[in-house]
Amino acid sequence: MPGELRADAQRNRVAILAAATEAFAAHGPKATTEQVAAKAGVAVGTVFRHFPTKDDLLAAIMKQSLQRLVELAAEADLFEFITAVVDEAASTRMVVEALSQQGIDIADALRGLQNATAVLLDRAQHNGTVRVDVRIDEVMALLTATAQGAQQSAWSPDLRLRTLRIVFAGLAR
Amino acid sequence: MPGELRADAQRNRVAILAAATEAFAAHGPKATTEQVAAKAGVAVGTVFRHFPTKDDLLAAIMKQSLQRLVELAAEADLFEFITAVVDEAASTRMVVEALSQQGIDIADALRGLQNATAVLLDRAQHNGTVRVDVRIDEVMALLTATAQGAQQSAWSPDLRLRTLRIVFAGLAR
DNA sequence: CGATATAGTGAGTGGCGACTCAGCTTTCTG
DNA sequence: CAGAAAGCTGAGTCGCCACTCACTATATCG
Repeated sequence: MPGELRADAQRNRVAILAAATEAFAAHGPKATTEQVAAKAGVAVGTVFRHFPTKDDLLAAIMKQSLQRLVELAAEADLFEFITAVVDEAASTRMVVEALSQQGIDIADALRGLQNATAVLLDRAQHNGTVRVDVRIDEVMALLTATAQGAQQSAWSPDLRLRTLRIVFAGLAR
Repeated sequence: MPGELRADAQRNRVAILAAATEAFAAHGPKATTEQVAAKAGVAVGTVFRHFPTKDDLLAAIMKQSLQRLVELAAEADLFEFITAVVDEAASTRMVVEALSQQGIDIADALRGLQNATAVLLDRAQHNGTVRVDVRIDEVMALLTATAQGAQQSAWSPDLRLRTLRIVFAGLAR
């Protein structure tokens, strides 16, 4: 049966993903494979057996990151969601990395996030909390931009909040 | 006189700065020193004579980039200025790099830009085109965020415009 | 239990890019 | 113009990091 993994291989794969999540969250994509392997309690070769390329590993972590955002979307309105994403981006470097990717294939996961966001936008427009002429690509753009700003320029939580308030005022009427 | 440069050294310095501006604008900070030297028609050693460290060269280019933005501020209102900065960021990678720097010392130039922007904000608030409770750090945050978004996520000119329109709506009332 | 496939190990390889420096060239000065 | 000072050159060094592979270890299955 070609799809089955040996028990130890399964354990290691989980450990590697956990280690990579942690390492990349802290140091971004320039965390080394060596660091990931060490954190996972595994040799480098094992990391490369599971993810033949560092980019493969990065892609896996980014997808995981975006998946988490989709889950956040399930239990929030549009404004709460954007706030949550920006908060997440402030503490986890791969969120921004995933939101603005061109080198690595992540398109599916990004589309999933956009769909989830589109639902929230639609709902908000029916509520009347967001202007009806706002389009989904504008919302995604603002989401990405504020997440990038918060992360790369290290906004304080207070500044984050005040800045988002202005964006929200622009979306509302 | 210790401050005087020989004629050829002066020429080379100018050539290096021009080459670096072009190379970093296109490829960002990961353009190699070798590429800069080649574009300048000079050997690597010469680049390092003028800028002992790659970071020194990057700092010089960033300062130059920010200086250019300050000049833009002189002949525009706040909204025109933000639009111009975002346009510039879309075509010149070092703008964003300069706006969100932590590793390299650029603080003076950033302060200069913030001061220039503060003048525009003040003017806009007296006009009544921007709400009076908006603060300068929020404007800088939005400026940086939209510039980053436009550059790193490669927004189309159209999307750029529509997104900024929402931000401007948030700043106005 | 073997037997066999599957997985793990980690020293080693290759490539890249910042930075150096001994020897050479150009400018400057009197 | 000669001598000295300043500057230029580019092959070479060094450290880093993704990735490999010959060998060893472990799981699985009859």
